[in-house]
Amino acid sequence: MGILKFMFNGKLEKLDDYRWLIPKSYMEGMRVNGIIYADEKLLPSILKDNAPIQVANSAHLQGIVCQAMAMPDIHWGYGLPIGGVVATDIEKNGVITPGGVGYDINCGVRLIATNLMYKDIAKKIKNLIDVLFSFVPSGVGSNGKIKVDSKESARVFIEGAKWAVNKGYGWDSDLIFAEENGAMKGADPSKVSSRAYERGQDQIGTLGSGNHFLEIQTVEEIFNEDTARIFGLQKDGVVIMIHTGSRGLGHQVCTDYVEKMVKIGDKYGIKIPDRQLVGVPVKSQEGVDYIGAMSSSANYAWANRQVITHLVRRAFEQVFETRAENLGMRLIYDVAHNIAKFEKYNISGEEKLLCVHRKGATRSLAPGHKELPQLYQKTGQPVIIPGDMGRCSYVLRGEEKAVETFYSTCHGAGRVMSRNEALNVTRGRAIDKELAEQGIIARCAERATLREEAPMAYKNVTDIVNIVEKAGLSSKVAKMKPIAVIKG
DNA sequence: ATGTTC
Repeated sequence: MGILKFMFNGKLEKLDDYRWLIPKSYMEGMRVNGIIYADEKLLPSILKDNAPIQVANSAHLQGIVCQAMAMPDIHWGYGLPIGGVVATDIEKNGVITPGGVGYDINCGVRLIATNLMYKDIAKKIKNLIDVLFSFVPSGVGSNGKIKVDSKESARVFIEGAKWAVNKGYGWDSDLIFAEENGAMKGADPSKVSSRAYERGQDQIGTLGSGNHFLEIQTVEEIFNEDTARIFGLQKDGVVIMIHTGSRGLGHQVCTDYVEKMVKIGDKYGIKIPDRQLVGVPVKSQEGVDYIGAMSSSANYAWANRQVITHLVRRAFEQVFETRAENLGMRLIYDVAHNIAKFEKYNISGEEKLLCVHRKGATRSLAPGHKELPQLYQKTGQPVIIPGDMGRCSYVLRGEEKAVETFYSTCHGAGRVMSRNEALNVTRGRAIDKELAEQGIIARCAERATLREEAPMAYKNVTDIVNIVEKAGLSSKVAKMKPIAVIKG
């Protein structure tokens, strides 16, 4: 067993080629071990920042079961690192922590199929991306055409994607192919502050900024023919990927509840090594309130991605002069990668209801799981992994071994540079021109965003998915390359 | 991520 020394004054013990242990003994108060999924090649970039300490910190959470985990795309985040997975036992006063969900509640990704091949869109791609850019508002503070008053907002919070479909923004079948069918239980609109309501009232159907994007991609490589066929993916086929979340609403909800939880101090006698990991028992009044507001935000995010799906279909209809149905624009799947959910697991022979926090981590259900739609029973869950805008993205499928991570896997490439660092090293560069030289058309609301999101600011997503595949959490189905990108 | 320092 090899032992490596690293910056944060700890030890990572090699469990196997893809699992690295932070032993409980590392820090006083850790209730369980920490495990980071990585390989030798990736470790230096992971150890470059303090994210491993955040894994150790999260192992202190009251009620935590099994181990605190981080996926290979781990990097420094608020409280829990991006890439973190922690589950608490709600019957053991287990906590829920807003820092374990993140500010962009239900940030997530959806993938839309088409029956188009690259050759069908090659000549129309500029027009297509311009129409998409005009249809889907993007950028910080961007507003959409849909306005919802507080009564209508409450419906969005409860019904999620179904609200959008009922309004005409989508197909009934879209709801089959979204995690939670696009609306989780437990939303309580009365727990959302008026300021959060206000911020959400005109942002449905907007992309936002930062790493959020809309891409037209082509399937470059198929790794699993049978599964790809069932998912609706074929070589050189065109797909559309949408990456966004709950916008200003979720951000406000996180802000509100972190503040509330800090304010109540040690009412529940909870000890944590980092204030950013502030949390309350799931069953406490404050916990129930946060869950009501978080679920409302999650459902808003599903409505948001659903409305954007509608706008994408309208854009394709305009450019191809036929109905989206004729273009085969069905939803392949929609995943959340910033969320806390209640799921049952067998823990040492006992069935327990756990609060599973996935922050920069994606659910990865194995074949046969009852939560999966009929179409994906034999394949396992489509796991959509966005990469950076210059390289590629992946579709994986869930595998049974992922039960050890509460059916979780990675969520993307993971940053290797902070936003500021990326801005500094790309000063004076025209990222859109660089992308154009590689055959990728980029449109953005704010040019600086392209530099913050430059491919070099990210790890190579291929390295990340190879690790989760070799660790057995999920396996590769298809690799897509971007041909046109919209950024905020 | 974010009406990017209420």
